[in-house]
Amino acid sequence: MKSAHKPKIHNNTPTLKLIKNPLSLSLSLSLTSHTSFSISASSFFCCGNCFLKRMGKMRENVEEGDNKKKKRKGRIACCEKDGVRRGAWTNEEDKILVDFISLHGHGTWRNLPQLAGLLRCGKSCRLRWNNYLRPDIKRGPFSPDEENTITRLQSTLGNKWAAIASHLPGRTDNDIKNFWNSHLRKSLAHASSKSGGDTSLSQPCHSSTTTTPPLFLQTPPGGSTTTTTNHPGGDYFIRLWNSEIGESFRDGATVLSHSHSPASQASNVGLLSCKKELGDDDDVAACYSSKSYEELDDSSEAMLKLLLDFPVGGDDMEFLQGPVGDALNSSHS
DNA sequence: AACTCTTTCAACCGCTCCCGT
DNA sequence: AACGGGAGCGGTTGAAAGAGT
Repeated sequence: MKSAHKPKIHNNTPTLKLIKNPLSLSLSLSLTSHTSFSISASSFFCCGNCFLKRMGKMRENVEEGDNKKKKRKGRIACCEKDGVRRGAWTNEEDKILVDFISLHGHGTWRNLPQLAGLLRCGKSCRLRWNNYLRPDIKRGPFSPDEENTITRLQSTLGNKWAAIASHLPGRTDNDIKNFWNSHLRKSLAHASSKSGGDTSLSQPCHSSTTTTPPLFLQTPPGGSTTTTTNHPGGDYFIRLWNSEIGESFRDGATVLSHSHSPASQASNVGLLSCKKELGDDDDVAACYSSKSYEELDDSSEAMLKLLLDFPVGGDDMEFLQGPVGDALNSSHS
């Protein structure tokens, strides 16, 4: 029985707010007077390179699909072994785990099930303990303060649930992730359907077949932009990238590439992840300079082609050669 | 009351990171 | 430096319960 509090959102008239400044771009979604969420552009893709890398990864996953499952070799996953229980934990199992850890600590999770006499894999035990049985876990609904903290941290850190959880004592990354996903999905789906669009949020990139008009943006005094969404269906990455939001983001990335102030460094969270991923200064420069992607055909069909043509496993920077690379060089020099 | 739809969240999967050898 | 194994993380799934009709 799940007795957890299930908040309902009534009379929600969601608004999307584009908050632009020279160093960052975020998308704030307001549901009610006290419920709002914001997404930084960097939480989707920190730059053009990462965007395309993500697209390439998605294509890879689509292509491999079932073959990957069939091809699996090597060690059997711990949870797939015979005699290992899966699914919901019983009270007896919980008690065994709690008793064992209180007496001995968890030690090596892999060995714990045998030592404790549980027919579970170590991974399952760790998850059960960390997400549910730990004595310091805080249960119940999220307070407005916690909501604000999550919103703020998510906008700067992206989906780093563990990092966000470290700022919220007693809350687990899983709880925060679930909270965020359920609310955000609801919000975006509602915003999309309200504007006559597709409510699917998990469609693969290549399923988008419509041309994409930009999100309609009005600019009130003060630099913020408030609007309801006005976009048809399709993939959110593509839509965002093609929209004025994406354009603003790309402009923002260009500004960042020429800014060396402490303030700009502090706001470069998303770009840091890019640097980490690429691990090379030149590549980071490429990462910063995404403006050249504006040359791409502004249609989902072009995006589909890009997705299908994107190299996987080879030199990820190949596509920067030619006109794109030229644009990069000129903007970087 | 019975059925369907919606929502939540515990649990699993697959991947990456880190550390020891 | 290369490799293997364990731990941790983020994305996703699906069961269960509530809400709506």
